[in-house]
Amino acid sequence: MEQIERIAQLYPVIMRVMGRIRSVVHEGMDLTYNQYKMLLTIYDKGNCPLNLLARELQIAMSSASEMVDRLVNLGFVYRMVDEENRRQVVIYTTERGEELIRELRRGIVENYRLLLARLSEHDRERLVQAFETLAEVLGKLE
Amino acid sequence: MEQIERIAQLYPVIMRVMGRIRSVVHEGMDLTYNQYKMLLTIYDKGNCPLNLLARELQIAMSSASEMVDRLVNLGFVYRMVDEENRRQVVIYTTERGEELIRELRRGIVENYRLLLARLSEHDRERLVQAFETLAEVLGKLE
DNA sequence: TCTAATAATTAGGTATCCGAATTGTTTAAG
DNA sequence: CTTAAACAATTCGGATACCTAATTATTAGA
Repeated sequence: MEQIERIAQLYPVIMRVMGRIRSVVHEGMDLTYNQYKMLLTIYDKGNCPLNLLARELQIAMSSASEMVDRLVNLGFVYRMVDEENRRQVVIYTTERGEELIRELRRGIVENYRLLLARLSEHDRERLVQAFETLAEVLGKLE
Repeated sequence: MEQIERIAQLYPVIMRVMGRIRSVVHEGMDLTYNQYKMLLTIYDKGNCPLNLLARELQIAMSSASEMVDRLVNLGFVYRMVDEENRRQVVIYTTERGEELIRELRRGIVENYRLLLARLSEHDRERLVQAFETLAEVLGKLE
């Protein structure tokens, strides 16, 4: 089988299992995976105008704005007009949002632990290696 | 960094790039990625009742039924009541659906080729290896 | 100064997803 | 042999997520 065809063939297989992992690991969370990613991005940036947030998450600014609405309604982030450039709106995590991040992080790592306990130590090590390689190689495509 | 934490950390990184790949590779297609996956599953099974389809795609039967509606409207699949068990509805690809699959497959492989041309041969080989490992190891979790 | 560009939001639309309720069909218990 | 339970699919109501185009507000530059 040719290299490229093999990759085209394996892509959906991997996406399937990755999706499965997501649903197991994030199960019972108060946020969807996308909301979690957004909250985390806002937290990590510390000072995140909406346009940067949208670029970071690779979605249209209108989508980002909608998602921020939901996070605001949930009480995990708030908007502030940037006084340096009043066109910009900067998003910040609230105290509750940061608490949630800490809590979810613990839960997620714990769920990974439980899930991956079903693999041998050898397989877990291969998994980490494969993840590292993917992140490195695919990162070059960005 | 501990193994599990490393995996938890790399997961979103990989999902991000995998999502990027999807949007590049499937760009300009007449079907969404999910519709493509569904069409392919129906084709591969050959004889696919709705409940099997839903299980295969890991979605609720009501979601699968809706998606089938759209594919029916697009003219790529059709429903038939199973005469052996009239509760079941079996989904089949139409001739047009099968033509589309062939066409999209060619386009997708071609897009992968263009995309991955930006990597060195060595990196492409590492990518295939990492994909193979992931598919194998994560497959054990299903 | 006033037009361009920029940033965000709103409006309108689609796809995807779910659980619960409903409809039709089959199976199994009495 | 009838009827209740189980099963398969669909419909319904509701939510998230996503887009493009249009709109509003602000700022920068000719």
